[in-house]
Amino acid sequence: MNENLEKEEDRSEEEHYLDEETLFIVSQTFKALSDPTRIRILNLLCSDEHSVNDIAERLDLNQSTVSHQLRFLKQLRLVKYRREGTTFYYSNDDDHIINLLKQAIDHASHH
Amino acid sequence: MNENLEKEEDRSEEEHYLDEETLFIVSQTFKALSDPTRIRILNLLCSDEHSVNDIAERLDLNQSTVSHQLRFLKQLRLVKYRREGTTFYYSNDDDHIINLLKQAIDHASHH
DNA sequence: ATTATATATGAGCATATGTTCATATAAAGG
DNA sequence: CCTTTATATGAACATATGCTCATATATAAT
Repeated sequence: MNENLEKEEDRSEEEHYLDEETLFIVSQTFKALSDPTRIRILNLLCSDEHSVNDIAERLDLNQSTVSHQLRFLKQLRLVKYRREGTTFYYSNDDDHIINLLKQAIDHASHH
Repeated sequence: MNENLEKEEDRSEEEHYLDEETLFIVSQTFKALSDPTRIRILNLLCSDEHSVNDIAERLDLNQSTVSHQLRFLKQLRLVKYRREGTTFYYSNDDDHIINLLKQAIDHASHH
């Protein structure tokens, strides 16, 4: 039996082995939720869709900052947008992850 | 009516206003869950308590790296430890947050 | 006391992250 | 066309993050 095989076995014996891809997705997802600006944006989008400028004004953020963060969230499919002329209305696109955020907010606000 | 009061009102009219402290706790919590090394440690601790060296060996990490990350997790009360001589047995200490992690892993592994 | 074992800690370093500034793109109105 | 409005993008910068190395601490064993 060669060493690589042994290593494979060792890893599969870990109680709940996490493969690299799952690990990457999980870490990326939580990374998205780990920044105050992104949390505020996602929280705002819980109520309704909002345009980029509207988000920027309501949260007192730079238009550029909002746009950059929305691109980040879009790439992870946490938000989507609908276009109307030159205006882009963004909204949440992953109920499951938004639910995680709501749970954490609930948990945190009770302390 | 002065401007500060108006601003206060504006903020409270946001559908679900997040106060600074809640925002900070939520972001810190998700930051803890956003690093692959910490995810692997917490995942390992789901099954049982483990010593620092045991964690390091099982996950193929530096003892120093594990110790640093455990301190980080400890400070957020996500893990606790039990001492036996020179050995420290670490285990998870926040079921709710561990539950969030499990949900995310479940969500991620289905894709 | 000396040595071995287990863990913690701090400095240093490379990389990642988030914001801002300036500018680009693109649709709409005149 | 030219201008206005809304958004996107890239470079630059400051700060945060995570790892490693060396070393400190603390208990146990001989």
